[in-house]
Amino acid sequence: MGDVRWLSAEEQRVWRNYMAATRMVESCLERQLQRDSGMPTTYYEIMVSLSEAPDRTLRMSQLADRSRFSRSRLSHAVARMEQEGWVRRTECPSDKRGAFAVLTEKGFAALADAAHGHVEQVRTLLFDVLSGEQIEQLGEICATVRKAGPDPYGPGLGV
Amino acid sequence: MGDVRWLSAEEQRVWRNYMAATRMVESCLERQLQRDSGMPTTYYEIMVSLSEAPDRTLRMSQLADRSRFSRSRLSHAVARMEQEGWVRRTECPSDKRGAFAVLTEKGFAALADAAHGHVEQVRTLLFDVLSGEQIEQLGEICATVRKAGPDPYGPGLGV
DNA sequence: TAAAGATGGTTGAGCTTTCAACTAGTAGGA
DNA sequence: TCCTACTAGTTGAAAGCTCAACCATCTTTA
Repeated sequence: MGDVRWLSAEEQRVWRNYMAATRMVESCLERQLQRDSGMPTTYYEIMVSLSEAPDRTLRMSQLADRSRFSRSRLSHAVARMEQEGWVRRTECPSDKRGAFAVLTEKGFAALADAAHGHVEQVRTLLFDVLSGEQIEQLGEICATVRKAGPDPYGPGLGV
Repeated sequence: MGDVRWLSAEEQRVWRNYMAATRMVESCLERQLQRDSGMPTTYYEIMVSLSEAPDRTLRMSQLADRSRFSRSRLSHAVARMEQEGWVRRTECPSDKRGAFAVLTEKGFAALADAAHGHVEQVRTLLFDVLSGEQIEQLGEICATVRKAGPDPYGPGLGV
């Protein structure tokens, strides 16, 4: 642990604003979704992934990769969502270890319903307050950070 | 129903990059800190706030405001940190409902030790991959988003 | 073809977070 | 004074996440 490259005053200012802003956005979204639709953002994102897949169906492992969740986390979440009737599991005929997760009609309806408030919140918190130029800059910055990061940044994320 | 302002394709692209990037940064930091120093980022931030306060001491409510945690969350966290010997609670003489949280020597040492790897990680994930211009842009963007957010988050206390 | 290893997915324990309820102390009147 | 309303902080239960261990199945290889 030799010489540490500490943050400059300016970097520190940026970093604290970054933390405050991203946490604020995240927690507002979480709160809104939980309050208005009774689901955590986790479940929302899982259902978004499923809704975009052919037949609204994905293998558990693919679903884990797309949503960037650990397999364990996904497994727990899907179990819970199954109780709500939003998702259903089916066996995979070609690989008997495998399992499909399928978005039910009820799940799709819950997602469609939740989407309204969620998107509105995203707009209110982010897109409405930034200029077009800033939005473009933010997209570029995030793409860069994302690409530079460790490839599968979580455990159990095969790809 | 029909009057939802959905995201444009371009906005959607930015949003997904934003989510992926911020999640990646957050989860990498969490993992690194937990692995190398045996503490969640939550505790790290609480200790940072305390370390910057006079006498390394703050009222619970002030500490909650600065770290933007709910009182409940802070209360649980401090209880846990007390077990580790990182923090100690003392009574407030002027208001008998109140409580002070004090960062112990052991806590300060743990924080100082953890800081090395943490800062290095922040650099690696964010500052090293962005240009000076981008860093400036990011700071501006985050400050804007932060200020525009709902009250308890907006005007940050921790600078 | 049998053993060894890799993969898909689940499970349970332990920890953190949230939410609502609760205790105890303070402040402002009438 | 007493009554009400408010604030500081804690608590317990329920839920989610992480980690490591685990079973079952598939694949490789000798």
